[in-house]
Amino acid sequence: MSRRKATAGSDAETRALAELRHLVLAAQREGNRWLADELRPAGLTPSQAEILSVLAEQGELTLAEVGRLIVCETGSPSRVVDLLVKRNLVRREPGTVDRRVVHLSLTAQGRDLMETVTKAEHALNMAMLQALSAQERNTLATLLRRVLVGTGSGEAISKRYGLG
Amino acid sequence: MSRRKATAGSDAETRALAELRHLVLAAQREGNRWLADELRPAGLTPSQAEILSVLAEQGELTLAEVGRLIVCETGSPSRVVDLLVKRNLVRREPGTVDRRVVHLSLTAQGRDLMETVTKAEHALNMAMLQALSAQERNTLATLLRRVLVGTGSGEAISKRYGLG
DNA sequence: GCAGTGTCGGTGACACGACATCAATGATGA
DNA sequence: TCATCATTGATGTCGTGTCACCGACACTGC
Repeated sequence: MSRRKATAGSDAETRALAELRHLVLAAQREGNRWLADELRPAGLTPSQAEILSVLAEQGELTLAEVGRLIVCETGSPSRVVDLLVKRNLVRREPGTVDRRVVHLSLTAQGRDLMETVTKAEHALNMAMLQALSAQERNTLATLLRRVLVGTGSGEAISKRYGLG
Repeated sequence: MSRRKATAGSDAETRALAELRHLVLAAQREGNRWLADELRPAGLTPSQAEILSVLAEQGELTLAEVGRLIVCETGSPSRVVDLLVKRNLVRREPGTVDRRVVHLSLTAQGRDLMETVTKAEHALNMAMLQALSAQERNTLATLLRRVLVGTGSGEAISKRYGLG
């Protein structure tokens, strides 16, 4: 047929693309639910665990830096951090040299929780390990990376995992 | 090392799995933002468009049926539908034979909007068409389907697209 | 110094997503 | 028939994601 590079597409093609969109959506939702289940006993949500994770990895960060590292949230994650501060898991101290910024770091209590967080992520990892071989996981990652080229989230991920 | 099949995994492996989780998350977020941008002029959100889509595809459905077909939302999407009814895009009539159920269908106004919805989905499709070849898209779909085996979302998708 | 520009963090508004609970109704079986 | 159980849909609550907006502050060039 006279199908060209990036034009409309047949009905079947549209359908396949819609399925693909839904598959991505579904994978995210299922993963999030799984993670939420694992984290619930610790009183944490996936988003909160994300924040704790980057702080555990990178040490002290400003709010904007955290916002750029985590995939979630376009703006700055002020409110999620608020909850963590209230629960004494994260310390927030105003910057002295640049007085706009806020420096975030884990408290001792927050560091203690990291073990639980790691264990929860492990549960999700197991599911993926069982479903896909190492090579398939690599293929999946490569394709998704390709889809995300040129997006902010893509940048965030390659900054966090790339060339690592 | 005495590393076995589906046990803990090395540090590098854990890192790779975390990246994979984030890639899925990022793909979903970026897609959703893209779709939201396209739908905003029409005053629709991606979730709302989802509901309109299934109703356009399948005709009249009950709330529970819609809930099972769409990937989103674990319970029943009462509230999203509420908004659509208020905006006169969806008709909601109580069931007569089973008086618990509620029958949903598109209004003429809702059907008119479908063109816009289709066009918005198209925009997202284009992005995927440009990033991946047909074969790569197929691979991606296959792998994601595998990850979703045994999950509710997986069921929903194969019910909607499977054996089609 | 100073005006214009951009960045940082916070907040209000709105809609979702997930969970728990509830009343109404239907289905089942003693 | 009647008690029990399951399903449907609605609702309250909480946290999140997104956008728009704001004030505070830093930086740049003049």
